Amino acid sequence: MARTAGSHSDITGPRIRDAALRLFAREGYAAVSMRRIAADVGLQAGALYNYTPDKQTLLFSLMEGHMTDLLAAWETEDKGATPCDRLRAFTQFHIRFNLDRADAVFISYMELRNLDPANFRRLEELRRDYERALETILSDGIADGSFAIRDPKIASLAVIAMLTGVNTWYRAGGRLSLPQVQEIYWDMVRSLAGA
Amino acid sequence: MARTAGSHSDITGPRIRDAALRLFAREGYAAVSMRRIAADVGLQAGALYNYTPDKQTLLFSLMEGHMTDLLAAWETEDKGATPCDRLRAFTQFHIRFNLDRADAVFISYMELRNLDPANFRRLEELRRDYERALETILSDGIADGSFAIRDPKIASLAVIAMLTGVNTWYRAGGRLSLPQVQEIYWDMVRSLAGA
DNA sequence: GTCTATAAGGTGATAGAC
DNA sequence: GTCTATCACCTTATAGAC
Repeated sequence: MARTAGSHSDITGPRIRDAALRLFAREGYAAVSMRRIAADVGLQAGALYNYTPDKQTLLFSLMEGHMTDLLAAWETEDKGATPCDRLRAFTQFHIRFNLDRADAVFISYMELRNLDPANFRRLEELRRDYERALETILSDGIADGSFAIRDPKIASLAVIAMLTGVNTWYRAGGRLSLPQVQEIYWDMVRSLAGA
Repeated sequence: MARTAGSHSDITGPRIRDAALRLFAREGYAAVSMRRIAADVGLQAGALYNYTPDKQTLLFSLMEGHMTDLLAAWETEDKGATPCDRLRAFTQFHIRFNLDRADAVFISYMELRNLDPANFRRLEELRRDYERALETILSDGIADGSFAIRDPKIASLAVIAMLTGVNTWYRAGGRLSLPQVQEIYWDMVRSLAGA
């Protein structure tokens, strides 16, 4: 495909981000060079620096973008009337949203150690916001008697770990469809919450 | 501490492995150089090659060693009479064993993508053996009526993901002691299994 | 906005002295 | 068994031509 010099600035940026996301997820931040990302997009390495000040900022912006997307999406979908409805919505939302962005999910907790300290703190903040969203649902359900949970903070971490684990094995076209997986996990989460 | 040339061959090997384990866990396989590992042990880089043929083999042997230790340890501890007893033992074993070897656990699923294809397959095999150990307990419990689980294969993956998640937040001296954490998770696993 | 060329330094692994 | 020295190559990032 022909490329006219200087005419694609608005699509080159996203193409660089897409390539970086895929390569970082597949091989790891430290193992992927700027030359490799550039080659994937059809550029020379130097051209990348028109779009990011450095490699670290590219990584961080991918991770931060994923987490803010996640938080915004859940805020939009959190519409249940009862704690039980909301927990069900959270379970199904988390599975679907994370499967749709497997590369970003993978990076967002595999590459934490490659972040500068300030960037790391920012990402931990966003992660905790998300955990707190679930914890609040669980606490509300304990308060109104719909859940039997001993420690809602630990339970929120346990549920998120369990749900995120789907990404490690689920493949479209496998034994179970996405709705079946969502249903099986909702069964388990409901039991775990004593609902 | 003084080091006499040629007199410590039997302790240098383990020291190299310890340093590599810690550095790989903290900064990632790709980000850690052989020079850095050598410096941590007080050697020059070339000396490492008396103990490993290459960097890849060093990584793999750390990961394989961890998984075979895990399988052997569970085989020794799997002594419960009923599925419910065995599930409780598994829950508490997994939490304790993994917390005791946080670096090895971290590496063993963060660095999978840095393994050669043959090494990757070998490690997946070991991981599946462990998952199957739990799945068998769950299936036995379904068969004798002590558990109410829809899909024992999925449930085994969910439980392992949930339990391994403890490693991401638990710190000795924090709000909860290890026995408290084990008790809280056993509560959740028991509910999830419908026991 | 992209290119080529380059700076300054790090990489895994090996050879041969001791 | 460890050292020093080295090979061949890769790394991030920048400068300046176009």
